[in-house]
Amino acid sequence: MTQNQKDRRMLGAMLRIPFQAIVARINEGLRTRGFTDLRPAHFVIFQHIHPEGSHLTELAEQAQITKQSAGALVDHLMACGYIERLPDPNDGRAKIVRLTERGRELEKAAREILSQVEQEWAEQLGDERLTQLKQTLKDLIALIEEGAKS
Amino acid sequence: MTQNQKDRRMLGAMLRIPFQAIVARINEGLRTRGFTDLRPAHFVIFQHIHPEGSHLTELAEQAQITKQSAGALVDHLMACGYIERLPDPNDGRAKIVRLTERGRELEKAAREILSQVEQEWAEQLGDERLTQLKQTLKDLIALIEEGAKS
DNA sequence: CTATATAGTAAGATAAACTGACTATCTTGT
DNA sequence: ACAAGATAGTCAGTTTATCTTACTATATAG
Repeated sequence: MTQNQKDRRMLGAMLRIPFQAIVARINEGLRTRGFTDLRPAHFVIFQHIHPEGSHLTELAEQAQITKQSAGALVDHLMACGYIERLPDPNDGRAKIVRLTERGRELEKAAREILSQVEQEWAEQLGDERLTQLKQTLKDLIALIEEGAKS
Repeated sequence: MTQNQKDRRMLGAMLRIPFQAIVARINEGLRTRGFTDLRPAHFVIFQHIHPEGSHLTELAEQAQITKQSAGALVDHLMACGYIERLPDPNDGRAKIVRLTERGRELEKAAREILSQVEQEWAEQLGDERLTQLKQTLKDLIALIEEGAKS
C-alpha cells in the first residue's frame, strides 16, 4: 500500500532478473538474425576480446574463468567461424585470438539488440532514471572492484 | 575525462557484476558461519519456499527451472537437513517441501549477510541512491514481467 | 645455460541444467 | 459413475559450462 511497503524480493534477485532479461533478449535477437550457434556463455568472450586480438590467458583472466574453460568457448566460436587464432609473432607459446568478419557482424548485432532494449527501458522508465541506474551501477562496480583488490 | 565518457561496459555486464558480488558474499558468509554444504544454485529454492511449505512444481515455476532440476536441488537440501518433505494431506500425488529449523537458521543467516552488504553499499553510495536503485530495479522488473505476459 | 615462470592443451570430474518418458493421483464432462 | 485428460513428481539419459591436476613448449632471469 504505502511506498515503504517492504518488497519480499531480495536485492540479489532484483539484479538477477533484469540481467537475465537482457541475456534472454540478446540470445533471442541473435537467433532471429541468423546467429543460431551461440550460447549465452560465449558472450563473455566477445565482451573481452580486443580489436587487435587477445591471448587466451588474458580472456580467461578478464572473464574470471579458467583458461581451459575459455579455451573450450573459443574452440566452439572458432568452429563456428566467429573468431580465428594466429600464432603470436612475439611469443612462440602464444596464439592471438581475434574476431573474424562474421565475428564483428555478430558483435554489431548484439550491440544493436542491447541498444534496443535500453531504448525500450528508457521509454518506459524515463531517460533520466535509466541514466541514473547506469551511473549507480557503475559506481557500485567501482567500489566492488576496489574491495576486491584489498 | 568528462562525466559523459562512454563506459565500454554494457548494461548486461553492469547488472551481472553486482549480482555476482552479492552471490559471492552470501556464499562466503554462509561458509564462515558453518553452512558449508550449499551451493549458489540452491539459493533460488530458499528464495521461493513458502513458510507453510511449497509444492515442488510451484518452486520450479517460480524459480523458472524444470521440476526435475528443482527436484535435484531439493534432494540435496533434504540430504543436508535444510528442508523436509511431507505428504500433502490434500493431494495424494503431492508432497509439501518446507524448511526445517536448520533451514530457517540458514535463511536468517543469508538475510543478515545480505543486509550487511546493503548497509556497506548504502554507506558508500548513500542511502538515497541505494533506495533509488532498488526502486528503479523494482519498476524495471515490473515492466519485464508485464512484457513476459504478452 | 639452467631454473623457473608462462601460454596453452589434455584428460577427467562435477554441477546444474535440459528433454522425454513414466507412474500415481486428481478433476471434469458426460 | 467413470473414462479422458490434467497434474505432481520421478527416472534415465544428455548437454553445457565449469573445475582440478597434469602436461608440453617456449620464454626469461639469475
